[in-house]
Amino acid sequence: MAPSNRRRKVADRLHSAAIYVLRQARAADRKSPLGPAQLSALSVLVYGGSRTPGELADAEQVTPPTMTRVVGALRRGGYVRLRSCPSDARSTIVEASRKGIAALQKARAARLDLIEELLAGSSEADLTRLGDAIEALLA
Amino acid sequence: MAPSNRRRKVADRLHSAAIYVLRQARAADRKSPLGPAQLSALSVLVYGGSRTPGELADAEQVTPPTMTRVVGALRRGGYVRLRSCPSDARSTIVEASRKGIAALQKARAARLDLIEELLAGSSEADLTRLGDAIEALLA
DNA sequence: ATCAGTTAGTAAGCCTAACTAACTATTTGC
DNA sequence: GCAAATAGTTAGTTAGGCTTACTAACTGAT
Repeated sequence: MAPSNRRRKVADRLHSAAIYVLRQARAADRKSPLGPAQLSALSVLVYGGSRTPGELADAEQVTPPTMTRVVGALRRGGYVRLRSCPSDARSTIVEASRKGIAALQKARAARLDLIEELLAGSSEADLTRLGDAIEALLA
Repeated sequence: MAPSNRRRKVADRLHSAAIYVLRQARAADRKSPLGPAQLSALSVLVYGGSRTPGELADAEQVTPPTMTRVVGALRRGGYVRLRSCPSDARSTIVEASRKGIAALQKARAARLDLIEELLAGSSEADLTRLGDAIEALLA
């Protein structure tokens, strides 16, 4: 097979697999009080550290007004706090609260539990190969 | 490493990779006149064949009212047709039109183009390993 | 020192897409 | 033949996207 055809075929499988995995994972989110946009933004804060709404909007590939609302909802729920930015009075720093960290870890664990179920039929060799292949992809 | 820990770790990577891949793919959807819910439902019809709104709702893991609206939007856009169901007058059969098939193929190609870009840095060996690993997962 | 232009964030308004509750039409089972 | 179950729709709410338009604050050039 020509290289370009092979890449196309792998892209296709990757697409299907990603849909399959995230569909399974999203089922877990329905039990969380946080919506998907809120969970995703909170995840950036918890695993990537505090940052401004604008940086969060960039990370989430949404527009600033959308992030304003997401952050507003997280703040009203007590999942994040806002601090004023020392270097630029226009900005604020958004940081996850204890409650936010706990909620995120719980939701994340529920997602991974469901994804693990997808791996139930995989052998040790399959797991190794899959793990290594993904590592190469994300590197 | 204990087997359960390894599975957890692979689940985690799979989760991250799926988010990464679909975020990239969704960027392509912004150029389509169809929204993501419409594209996804249309994809089921095109690749999986015609079916009732209820079956479509099951396939998409949404409630029947949601699918009613998605199908309504697709019908108004000319992407699907409705036929009466011969065996049950309560039901209708939703089928993709030529226009729907063409729109879906175009959107899908745009997605795969973007995913292929993620594979640009992968060697032939990486591609083979990734393709095989995903095949094993989806099997 | 001021004033023009840029940047960060928010507000308002609109759209899609998800939900639940309640309704209609049809089928099925006793 | 009628009660119960089923398929789908309608109505209303909520979350989360967008664009447009605005204020506040910063930057840089007179």
